[in-house]
Amino acid sequence: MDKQLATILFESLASGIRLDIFRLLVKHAPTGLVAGEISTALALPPTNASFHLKAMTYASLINVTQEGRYQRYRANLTVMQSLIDYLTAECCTGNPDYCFDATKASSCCDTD
Amino acid sequence: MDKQLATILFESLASGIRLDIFRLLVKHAPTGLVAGEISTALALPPTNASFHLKAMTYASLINVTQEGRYQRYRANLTVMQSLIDYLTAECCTGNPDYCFDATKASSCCDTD
DNA sequence: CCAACTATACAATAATTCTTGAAATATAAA
DNA sequence: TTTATATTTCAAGAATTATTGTATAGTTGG
Repeated sequence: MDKQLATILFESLASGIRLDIFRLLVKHAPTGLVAGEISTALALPPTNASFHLKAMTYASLINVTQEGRYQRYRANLTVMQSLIDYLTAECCTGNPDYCFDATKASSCCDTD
Repeated sequence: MDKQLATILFESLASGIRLDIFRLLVKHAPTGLVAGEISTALALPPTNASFHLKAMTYASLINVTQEGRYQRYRANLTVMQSLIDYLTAECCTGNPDYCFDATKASSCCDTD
């Protein structure tokens, strides 16, 4: 997890719609949902849902697989775990004493 | 940690400049840095640094205290810990089986 | 009080992101 | 093959966010 990817992931989560999409997909893991189910569930115009799904896919926050004419989206829990690790490491960089009990983070104190 | 605060925090982290500021402040915890030190360290025009510092302060990602004519900023590690907890909980909402070893998260499976 | 300094507020512009309908693409079904 | 369905791409405008210089407010030390 480098700074660039972290920034892209935060951008990806920094929208109510995208956060809702991610939460919805987590709730439906590991099956995932197809695009139409997502836009229906969140009452979004399909184009808008597609716009955000594309951004989230680019960020690797979600994955997509084709199923005939459907596109099935799934939350990428692995990259989310990496982001959590990154945040935890950021929080104790150089200062484990002043950072809760996160010193167990394996990648603690990396730079960039 | 509700969805609204989480979104604000992600917005706050979703910028290279603000992420740099946060990382810099974590590195200097718990002393913190005054505004001038931050803009100098990151080679930012003071107005631009102030713009981002204000946004981050509003998001509660950092705290500010006045020291005479200086404004000292510190990373808010507590809110960062809350955000990590929120992300961890999000990742296992309703699906602990498909989410690494995050099931220990106390607030797992909350909604909004 | 006055001069120097720190930092923010304001204003104008630039840049980016968001939203939506219409059109296009692709797959499936009849 | 023709029609229907699912999804995306495109284009345009709306809205938001970022950047920077200048001006202002507040603080310190002489």
